[in-house]
Amino acid sequence: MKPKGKATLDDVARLAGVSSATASRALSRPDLVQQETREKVSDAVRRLNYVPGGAARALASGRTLTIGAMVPTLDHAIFARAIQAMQTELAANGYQLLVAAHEYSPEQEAVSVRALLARGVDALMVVGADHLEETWDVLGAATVPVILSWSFDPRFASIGFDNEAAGRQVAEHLLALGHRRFGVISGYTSSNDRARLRVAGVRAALAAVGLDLPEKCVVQQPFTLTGGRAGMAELLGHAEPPTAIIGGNDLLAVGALFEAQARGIPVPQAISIVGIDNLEIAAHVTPPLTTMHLPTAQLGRTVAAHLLAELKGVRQDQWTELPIELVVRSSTAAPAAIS
Amino acid sequence: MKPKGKATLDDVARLAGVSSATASRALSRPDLVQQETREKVSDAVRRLNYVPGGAARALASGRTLTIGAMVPTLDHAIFARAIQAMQTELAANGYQLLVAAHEYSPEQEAVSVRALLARGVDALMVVGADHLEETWDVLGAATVPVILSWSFDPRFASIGFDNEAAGRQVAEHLLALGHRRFGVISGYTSSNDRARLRVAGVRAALAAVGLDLPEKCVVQQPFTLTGGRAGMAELLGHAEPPTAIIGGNDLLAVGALFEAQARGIPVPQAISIVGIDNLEIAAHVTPPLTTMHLPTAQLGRTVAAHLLAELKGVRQDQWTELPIELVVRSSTAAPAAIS
DNA sequence: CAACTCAATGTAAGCGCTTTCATTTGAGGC
DNA sequence: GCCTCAAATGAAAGCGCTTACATTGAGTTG
Repeated sequence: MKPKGKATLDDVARLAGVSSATASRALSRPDLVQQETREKVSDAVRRLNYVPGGAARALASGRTLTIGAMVPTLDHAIFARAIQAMQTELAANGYQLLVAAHEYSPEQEAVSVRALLARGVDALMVVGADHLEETWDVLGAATVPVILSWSFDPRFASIGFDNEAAGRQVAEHLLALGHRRFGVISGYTSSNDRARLRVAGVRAALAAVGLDLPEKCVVQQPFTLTGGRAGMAELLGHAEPPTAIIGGNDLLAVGALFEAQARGIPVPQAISIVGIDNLEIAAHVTPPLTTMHLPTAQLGRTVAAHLLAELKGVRQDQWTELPIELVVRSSTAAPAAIS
Repeated sequence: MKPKGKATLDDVARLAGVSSATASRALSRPDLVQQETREKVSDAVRRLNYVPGGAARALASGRTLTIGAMVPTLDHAIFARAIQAMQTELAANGYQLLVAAHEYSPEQEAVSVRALLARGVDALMVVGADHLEETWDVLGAATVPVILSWSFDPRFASIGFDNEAAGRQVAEHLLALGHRRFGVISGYTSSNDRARLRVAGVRAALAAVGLDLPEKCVVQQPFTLTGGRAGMAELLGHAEPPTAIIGGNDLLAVGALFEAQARGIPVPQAISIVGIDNLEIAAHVTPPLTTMHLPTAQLGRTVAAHLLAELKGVRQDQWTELPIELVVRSSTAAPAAIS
């Protein structure tokens, strides 16, 4: 029943009374094989509990049916969701996902990208456009399609969001409401062009109306609720505290909101808060959070579709920008007249 | 510079002036090769931009340096965190993670487990103990180590939590506070033994003091804030609404909390709410949520360590239960006297 | 100095599939 | 009835590595 080592294609072929070539075809290109033969083979497969060996298959065919994804971490809803969507789309097309996370370490990223490529992937996605020279080199030398996500870079096909616009739009919303004193709680911006661009967007919007955003009004914190609270605490400590807080993402913004509430500061009456991402929680906190909606699941699906098409030989766009949109809820309002 | 096709080990060997065997050893078992030779080889590797081919390596060595993980979804903090921890641990040991998500479809799981095995993994983790017969068969026939996580099953090594105890303990906490009317907002329990066991734990605790938990007091909802709100809304609609709500996980519990607040029902004065998981948000909502702490990151690390050790030939425990702990915060209190 | 060790390297046999090319066979077409 | 052609199958050559085994030569030893 369980013949020591795993059954091989040859075993199947023997049992089915055909050549291994035919057995192979019966499995991968059934259309080339007569119905009767096909049945004999699948019968043998079942009897032997045969599972094809991916390694041999990959070696012989040059395809691994595996796609690599290099992300900062899975421990953020935003990436987890995108990867989840990507995985689903890929699985539906017979591909598997090989994931690696670098936890915001550029060096680790270089190592992992190499590992992904070495392990054999038919295509590779990386997040963002901040990478070590070394990483760019490895990506450039890759013989498989490579795609950048979340950000853009002319060197590779990119599918992402306009992070700068995200920052700009939330700032403009706040400006329109009459705010003039801003505080930004950003994630760490080193090796994170998304975070940097969002802050830049805010700066640009302020500059457009002649406002400056002093360095001390931009605090960097880990991408967590706790980070958001800490950032808020710091900004509130300023001599002239801001009337509007921009969170680099929803987690930071919600953290800021919680901190304000813990201090009895009414939002949005005393202070307005906006986020970026539109996580589920943004809609449910009190007051509901004004934020930028980024279609992250769609990003994952689009990346998968792009790669799948590319692997089929269909050349794809080099630059795909996904639409983002301001969602105005109740965490923003005009600043109190007293200020 | 870029010689048409990818460089192979033979190219490297030729350029380094050694045999391919030596080149191979220089890369995988450097200790077997003279320093000087080693340098010649790594020099050639650099010059050719050589990246070893995983497929050939896997085929020849029988190892893929890849570990598979089959999870319900990555789109829940709980799984994302565990997978993230696992990935980090594996990467540190030269392994990559091949993930598949079945989105709570048993059929999809069977397909994906097969795919993972076929793609070639050196070990495999699956979540939970609810699987199709077919899936159990495939797992049983696997020639690589298989481990169950989150739950336990005698058929395989398991690392998990006592989900029944989780439900029991939150219920006991509530009972001790004096509650007698309970409502449970569970996730879908079909194909989800974790969810089922938690509810069973609640039932057991109530039964121990002679209390019954009517079917209508257990509502099933998707694992989201929205689900929690909907579940809460339903329970509050009962003629004699519960004084204590048990969320199958923190998302559901927080959703319930938000719904209560939206209706102006004071928590915990009018109604107590508990969750299970101890997500970051549990500590930050107002009032902070009483919940069971489950060490999910530790779960991921432990699974990785177990598999890694097993692959090294070190036999591991068949049953590892990770400790869980009740974290009492402020969302629970004695029921109002009026009830 | 013959006999023996041991470290470093080379030789070559696969690993289990896919795929090209050749062969066989049966079905028309004339 | 013979020839052509297409469909189905088989034979065999790898794919690019790893690794058991063989070889070499320098260092030890008695």
